[in-house]
Amino acid sequence: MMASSSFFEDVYEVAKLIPKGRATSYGAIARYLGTGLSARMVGWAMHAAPAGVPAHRVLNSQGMLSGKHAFKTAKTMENRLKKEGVKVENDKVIHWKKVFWDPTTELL
DNA sequence: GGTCTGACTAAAT
DNA sequence: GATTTAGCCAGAC
Repeated sequence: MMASSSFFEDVYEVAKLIPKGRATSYGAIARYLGTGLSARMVGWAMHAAPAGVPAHRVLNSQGMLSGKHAFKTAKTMENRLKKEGVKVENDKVIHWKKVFWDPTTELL
């Protein structure tokens, strides 16, 4: 690990590690990176996420598509998640606890 | 180099 | 139980 020049790259790598049909929260990634409570940084980094980073699999603690607006269209994120097998309703992930992927636990 | 802001989170009210 | 406040860190101006 640690081939990261910037905090952003760390976030991107973790995001890429998210298995299909799963999703995680900004805070979970933040803690995994050691940034602790700075979940904002993760969200911000994801906003600047380049192509190849499944930012649509990263949601907030409630499993809500907070940053959907950062995509081409507000439905891009939702449609992609549905395509991956994640049920999305009212901009929120259904069975969030089931699709929740914690890097500190799964990727440990 | 100080200030502001941001796809957040959790605790307090 | 829903809304508000405070905390956190890193980048842009």
